[in-house]
Amino acid sequence: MLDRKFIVENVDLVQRNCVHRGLQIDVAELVRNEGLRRDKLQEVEELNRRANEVSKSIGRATNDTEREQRMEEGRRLRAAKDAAQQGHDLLEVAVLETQRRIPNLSHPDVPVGRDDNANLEVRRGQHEIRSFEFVPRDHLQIGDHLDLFDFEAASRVSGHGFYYLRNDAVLLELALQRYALDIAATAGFTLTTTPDLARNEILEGIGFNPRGDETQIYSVVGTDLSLVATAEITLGGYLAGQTLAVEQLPIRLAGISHCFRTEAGAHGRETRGLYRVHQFTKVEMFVFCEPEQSDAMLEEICGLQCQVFDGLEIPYRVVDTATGDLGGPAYRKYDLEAWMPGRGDGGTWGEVTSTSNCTDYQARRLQIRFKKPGEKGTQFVHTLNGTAVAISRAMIALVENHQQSDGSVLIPEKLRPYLGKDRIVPK
RNA sequence: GGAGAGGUGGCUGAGUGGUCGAAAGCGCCGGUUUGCUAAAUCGGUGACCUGGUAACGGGUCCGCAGGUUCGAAUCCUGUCCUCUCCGCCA
Repeated sequence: MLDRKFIVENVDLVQRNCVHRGLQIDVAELVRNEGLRRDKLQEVEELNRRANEVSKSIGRATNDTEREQRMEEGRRLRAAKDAAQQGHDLLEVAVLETQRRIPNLSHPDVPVGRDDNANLEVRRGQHEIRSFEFVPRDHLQIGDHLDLFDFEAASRVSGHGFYYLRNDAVLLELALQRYALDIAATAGFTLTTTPDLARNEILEGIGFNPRGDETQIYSVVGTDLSLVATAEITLGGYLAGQTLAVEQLPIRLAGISHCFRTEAGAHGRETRGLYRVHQFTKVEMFVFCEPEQSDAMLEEICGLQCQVFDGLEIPYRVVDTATGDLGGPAYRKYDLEAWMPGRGDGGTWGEVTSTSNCTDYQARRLQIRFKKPGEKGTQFVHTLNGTAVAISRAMIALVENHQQSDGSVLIPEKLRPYLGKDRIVPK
């Protein structure tokens, strides 16, 4: 959520940003309503002040007649206040509804464009796209050969979009987690596991909408809990409502969670295999920092993501996400797209990680502030999130890039200590 | 799941209808004093919103949301959370 005062003072800027993001929002209307709301608030506060005055005088009243008169006066003022308050609240609801829909500002360097076609490639990983001396298989064929996945059983048990991992895929999942955790820990991240369910208010604070037809979120009936779509939710929520001392910042958290996504409306496109599934495991990085630190922090997180995939010897490119493809809370977002030789027609890039600087957009809703000694008041922290490793997609990239002509998968050196073997072969 | 207790400022903790945004202590900031460490002493010290160039005002906040009342930290209802005991359980 953007600061309301900021919106009022920067109508054109905010309106232009909405347009760049492909959103139809009437910022001017919000500003008009906010003006009316403020006037109304003044009225409410003035009535309140007078009513408080009267109430206090009742305690000091010397006789019954005077007391009765004052009480009547008090009743009248409170009624007037309630009426004004009601008017105010209607305006508040209207303003807030629009305010919530306004996306974060965009970093000046973010490419302007309607969708991911406008994304800008900013760099490549250390490893070149491999040319195969045979026709590379996709991860499903590799999985068949090596007995790594079972989608059929999963569809009987849970339906489309689920999977069983089997044999070395199980060990690979754990190895990838451990590998990514070590990189995060070395970079100063505190390791956590997080709940896989969270309160809806936390989801909303992070910028997810648990309700509605297009929701990506599974909710638990009869509770106000939802299954998390990412540990970003639980890591960001970790400090909800807290006021931190500036010396505590930056706070770096890395968390393992399962991620649950309904993928509503995503059927029919790129849904084969592990690429788009309803559940996967992810190691996520999250940072709370001072505003001046967040630009550099985004680069730091992106650097770690590169380290993860360079270490896995997987070719990738980094793209600076265009305005129309940015999520609401993000001010700037880098995606790592790994080369997936078995995907599409002869291989394509597929998104494997994402990192966003959300500036104070999430912190404002989650009420996460910090205080500087000697300074009056508080400021909102900046929050950033980034994938360390999303297991299912990393696994696709790994087996497809490292497949051998004999059908085995060669494990990159850095991952071997974690997996305990250097090659996956048929049983 | 059953029974009980409780949620107050950075912390501990008092406050059961009016002058309470809230005692006291700790912590923190500043002054004084004793040549240092430290102690004593005095003063200051919450957040959010809002009016005002400012000085300085106003409003809200005692887990959260409602209700009663002229007036609620205090009474009522709901809800969330914490603790204790019992039961069940990986």
